[in-house]
Amino acid sequence: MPADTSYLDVLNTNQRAAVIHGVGDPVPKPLLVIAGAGSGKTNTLAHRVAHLIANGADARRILLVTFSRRAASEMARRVERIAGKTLGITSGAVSDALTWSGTFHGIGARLLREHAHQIGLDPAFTIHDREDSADLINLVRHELKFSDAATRFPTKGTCLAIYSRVVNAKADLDEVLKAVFPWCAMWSRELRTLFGAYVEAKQQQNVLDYDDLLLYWAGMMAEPTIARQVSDLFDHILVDEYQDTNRLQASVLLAMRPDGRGLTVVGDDAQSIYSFRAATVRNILDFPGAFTPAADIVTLDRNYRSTQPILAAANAVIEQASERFTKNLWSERASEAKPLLVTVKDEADQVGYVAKSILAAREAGTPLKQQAVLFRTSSHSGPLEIELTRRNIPFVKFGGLKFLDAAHIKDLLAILRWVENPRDRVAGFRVLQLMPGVGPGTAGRALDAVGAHADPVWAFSEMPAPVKAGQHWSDLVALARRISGKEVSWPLQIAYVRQWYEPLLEAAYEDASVRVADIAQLEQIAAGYASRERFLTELTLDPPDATSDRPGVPLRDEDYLVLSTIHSAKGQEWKSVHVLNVVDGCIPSDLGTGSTHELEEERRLLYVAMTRAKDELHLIVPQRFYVTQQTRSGDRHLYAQRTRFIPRSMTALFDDILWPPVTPIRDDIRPARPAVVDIAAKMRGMW
DNA sequence: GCCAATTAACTTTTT
DNA sequence: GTTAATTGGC
Repeated sequence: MPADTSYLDVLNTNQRAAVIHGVGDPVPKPLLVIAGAGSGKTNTLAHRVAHLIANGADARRILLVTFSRRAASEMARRVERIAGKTLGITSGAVSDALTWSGTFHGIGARLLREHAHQIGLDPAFTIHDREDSADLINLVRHELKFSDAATRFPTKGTCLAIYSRVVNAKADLDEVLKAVFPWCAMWSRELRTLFGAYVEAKQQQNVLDYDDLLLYWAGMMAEPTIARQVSDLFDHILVDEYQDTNRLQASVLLAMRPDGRGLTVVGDDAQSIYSFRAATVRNILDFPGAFTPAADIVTLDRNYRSTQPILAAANAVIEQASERFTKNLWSERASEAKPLLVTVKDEADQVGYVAKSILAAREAGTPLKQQAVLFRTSSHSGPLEIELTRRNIPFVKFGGLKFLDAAHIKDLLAILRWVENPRDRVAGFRVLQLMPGVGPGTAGRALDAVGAHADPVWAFSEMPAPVKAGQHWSDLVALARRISGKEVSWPLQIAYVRQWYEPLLEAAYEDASVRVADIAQLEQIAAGYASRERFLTELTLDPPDATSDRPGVPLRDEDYLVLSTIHSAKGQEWKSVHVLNVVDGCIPSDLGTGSTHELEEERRLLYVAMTRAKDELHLIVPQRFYVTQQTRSGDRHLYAQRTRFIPRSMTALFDDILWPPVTPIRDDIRPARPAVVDIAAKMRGMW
């Protein structure tokens, strides 16, 4: 024990127990920390890491698995601060040494890259994001002739979802089909064939998809000699957000530490919101018993974040859950103010209320950065974004559409990826077809030629260029030759790519100038990475999540409002939180009411949203909202009801208000006047 | 074989 | 409002 452990004084009894558990023991027992929302989880975990280091652990031999890179860097920052206080280490030293921190996928990618030769993998593999994977499955699907019109075979996205589910849940295809995709059950045989061909295609092209990063890692751990090498890299393994891991991830983790030595996992089953990604709370429940002797359990149930009334309301929501394992949270933060249940007429009023309320809070001294607007579905923030722009209120949006999803950005990345890995067919297919006169046929033949030769660029240069592609084709050959070698240094390579791509971009899009600006921005981002490989890998695994192609993006140090999907709000907190569309059909989403299982997850989603608030919570209930769905009558308004998760019996926990305060809703309630004449019927009668 | 235009169908949440 | 499949013209 170091002489000065005063940094532990800021912790409560349970937090301290979690921090010091097993530290200094020759064989530290596994530990499960059940950490409720706002219970100081990150802080506790950071203290544990710092405490380990203070007691002689080597930071380079600590594996820290977090949910996102943002969580990882936040952790590193705090460890730095705490360790700095105790050990007097110069700034940056600890977090620089904490190199093994990141997501399961990120860690997997790194381990695979480093051990590629041992498992027969080419270390130059490229990683497909979901879209790329779907495109590849689509190619295979067509090759197998499953896409004939009459058959209505599942779309590429559905195929990939099924595949991914099977892999991540470690389940049998037929079970998954029956339980999750019953409408595809008739295609069981074809899907099995498709997935076999898909796996083969990936291997031929030297690409891995997200799931492969876990799957190959698991495969690596099944080989005793490599497994030992990999396990021996670490003395301590800490996993955050354990409730959102799936069976595949759990199996990897257990393979890393079969005896649980030096293993700590942290999670909260009430906040499990990723079962659509095959996450299962069973991982948490079964964790203690997976070891002999069983893991110790520490529970953090004191909430430091929210006021008592907010917590009471959130507790009431989660109490209705059909099964739960963690206790209710308690808080000493007294307050008179109950959370607000705000009924508004429609979406326009919802937007009006939010804008007004946010500005009022800012006037009262809460900066925009301390406020957030949360919603179930990314598109729900559309009208609000327009209004905020109109009123000049700066904001940043998390979740939903990514900067990288824009076609021109994907084009540019495809070029880089194809140069990195000429066997990557999805990338090559995309790049070739950018040129006029090159369609699927020509592109396919070119890729066959490139894939068959040891020197891909040479094979490419030997191809006869289609007449219409003209100069572009030979320029592309020259570009590939130039940047595939070492002579052009990394960020500069993008400039050459740009030179080739920009004329095509200007020909293809009306708004080319905006897109050119985006590419310049991508070039800026690229400068921050050491190499092309690092850039491509990290961008696929951890895409920048704020949409930044909007004019007037706030700078990092400016004040701005946060808009976020509830999923992306995980782990964060704000003084004031607004939740949009707290109505049936949004929360729960009407897509999520199929099974009780899905419904329970929607309930937890509302719980997560509510527990993000420290002082003020506004749940907005529009009585009418707009849905865009392809019905015969086209888009229409729906009359919505307050979410079923807040029944009448619970309203005492909220302040129920109407907005605008003058009640203009009478007109809406009164039935419409009967039509004087039904012209539509007359028109129909003509025929 | 390519491409433009028309039609039909789909639209959660994310590593 | 977007994208995937189809058709007809070159």
